[in-house]
Amino acid sequence: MRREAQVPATSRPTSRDVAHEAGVSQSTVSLVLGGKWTGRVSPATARGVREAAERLGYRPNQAARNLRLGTTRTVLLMVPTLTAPFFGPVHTGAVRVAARHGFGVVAYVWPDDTGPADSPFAAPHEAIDGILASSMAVDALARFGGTPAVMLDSDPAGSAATVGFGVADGMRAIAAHLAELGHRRIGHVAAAVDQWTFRARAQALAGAVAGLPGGVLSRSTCAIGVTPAKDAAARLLAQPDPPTALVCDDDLIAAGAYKAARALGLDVPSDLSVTGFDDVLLATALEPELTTVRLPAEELGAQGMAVLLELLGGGRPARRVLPGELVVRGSTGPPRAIR
Amino acid sequence: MRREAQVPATSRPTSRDVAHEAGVSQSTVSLVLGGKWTGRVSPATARGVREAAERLGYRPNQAARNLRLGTTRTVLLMVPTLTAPFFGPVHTGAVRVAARHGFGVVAYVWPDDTGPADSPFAAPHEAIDGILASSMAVDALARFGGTPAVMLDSDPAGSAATVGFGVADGMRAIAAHLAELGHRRIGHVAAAVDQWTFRARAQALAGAVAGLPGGVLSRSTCAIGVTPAKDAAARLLAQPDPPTALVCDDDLIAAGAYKAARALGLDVPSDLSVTGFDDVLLATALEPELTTVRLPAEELGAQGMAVLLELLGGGRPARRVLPGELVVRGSTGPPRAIR
DNA sequence: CTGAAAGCGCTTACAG
DNA sequence: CTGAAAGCGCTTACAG
Repeated sequence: MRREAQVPATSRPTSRDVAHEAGVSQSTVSLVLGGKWTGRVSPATARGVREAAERLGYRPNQAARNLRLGTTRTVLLMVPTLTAPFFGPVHTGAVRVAARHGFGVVAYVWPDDTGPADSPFAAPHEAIDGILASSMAVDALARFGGTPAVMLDSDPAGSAATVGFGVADGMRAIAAHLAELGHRRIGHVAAAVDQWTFRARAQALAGAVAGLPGGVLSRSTCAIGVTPAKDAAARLLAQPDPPTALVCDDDLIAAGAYKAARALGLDVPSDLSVTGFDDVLLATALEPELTTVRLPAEELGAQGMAVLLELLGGGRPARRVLPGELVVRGSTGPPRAIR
Repeated sequence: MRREAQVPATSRPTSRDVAHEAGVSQSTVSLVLGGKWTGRVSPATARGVREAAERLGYRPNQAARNLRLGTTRTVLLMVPTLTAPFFGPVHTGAVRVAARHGFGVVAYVWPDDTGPADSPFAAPHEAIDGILASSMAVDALARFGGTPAVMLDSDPAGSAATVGFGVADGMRAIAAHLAELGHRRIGHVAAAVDQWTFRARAQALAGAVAGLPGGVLSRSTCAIGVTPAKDAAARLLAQPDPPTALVCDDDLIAAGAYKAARALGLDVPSDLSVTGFDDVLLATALEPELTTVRLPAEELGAQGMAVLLELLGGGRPARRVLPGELVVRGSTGPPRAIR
């Protein structure tokens, strides 16, 4: 009978230890600490239990709780990458709200390039209560079956709960800002990424320029990175009648546009205006500082988690949209012609 | 007797279902799927079990496994922030290795500013097997008691397992590069962060400049951010005999140094050389591109996790050091005087 | 080679 | 108001 040697000695107190310390039964401890005691346990007993738990430094065993309840109190945050500056804050916001409700967050980079697991007890999505999916295609969630999910910055057309950004409004604000400065020939350096958020940006910009008397829109696409963006911007600037302003799908692409301008000896903003999108840290590190649309990334994570918790609680949360804000800095000015 | 209504119907097959499907006992299923069957279960039976599991789409219940084994297969990754560009890749590397061994990674931002939890079943560090702590003080681990931990880019003097960067060598490489270009008056724009990695950088630079005939080192400190760094750099450049090169503790600080130079009408690199540290994405977004030391962040996360897994397996892993690599780009050149 | 059984630490219907 | 007991789904010593 060496049963006790089977399980590594964790020395952590259990609810049974607390019960012994408080002189009550284990079920009473569970009731009290679970907050379901009112009307069922006397206040004096409840206090005694709490004091005993405190003395022993008792913390419930999550695994046991999860097993019993059939839940995990864990949420999967699916992001296309954690390396891009945008998604760190999303994670931070999600964790902040989750922690407040006793939930943990596991970040999962999608598409998955971590390769197959050695063990059959692998992927974190085997043991989660819900999914927070950022900038993902709706159908990518199919393989997760009926797991409650909230889509972030994604197509609101589907049936899934969503928290979005006002990307179309943001893009229109940029267009209006440039139009007011006098720009008519606009170049769109677009992300070659098949996501709703970028399609929405392109569509909003196209609509705005189409509504502008004399407005001309040209477009070039690239991967989200400085060098590809530089090339795409250079292609637009090499046209016979080049744009006087480059609207970029995100701040990183704008950094590439700066480089293209410099390579051609063009000054930003006197020869060329450039705008970004997102307002990540990079935007103020660049010279001149970048005119862009600020998207509240941390708030997206926080509200997304709040909506997911509502969903898990049986609610039917309404769609939320977080507005983007135009931040005018030094990278935009009147075009050379009307200066 | 409505027992079955107690637990939410997950409809997931259990090992008992697999046993029924395969016509064997539940313990046999566990043995086979746990990989401990050789010599105890006939190959034919084992195959039958595996086929049944496949047919049913069986995945073991982690909570039950954790409860039984007293482990969680979860590792906590503690980082000072996920918002800075450096730590995303560390997380990515850690997840890559962890997933391969059936471990999950929960990122935990330290110091903790998420506030207290509403529920007593809160902080993720109540249910983890090990800790990966990046750029942290050794004593911050104290509250986690005996939990196995690996320190990343931290003081190797302690007793904890560590995976480090060759930060001192990296700093010496920068100093040598600048010395060779002809610089003698060096300004150090140092991070005002009490971490071993920055102390090591400062010490290495001081040593290198001290060994340089005619070498003069001045230093100014700042928070890690563009604006504070700009101010700190400006202070150094306002000295009567200003440095001809600014050595910055990381790339973000270097971005601030660029701004200070521009505000004074100084060209980088013809009037002032600037160097960074880390080689994050920002380094090539800047103009001119930044001479810096590349630290393999993703590899730090990956090797850190490998060491932690070794530790959890009962090993006594040796300290590992990942070398930094000097990357010479456009921000360094000979000082004006000897041009 | 295979199965019956104990037990990990909880939550909660049920009986007093 | 309180306790004894079942059971969540596993792993593993033990008995055949």
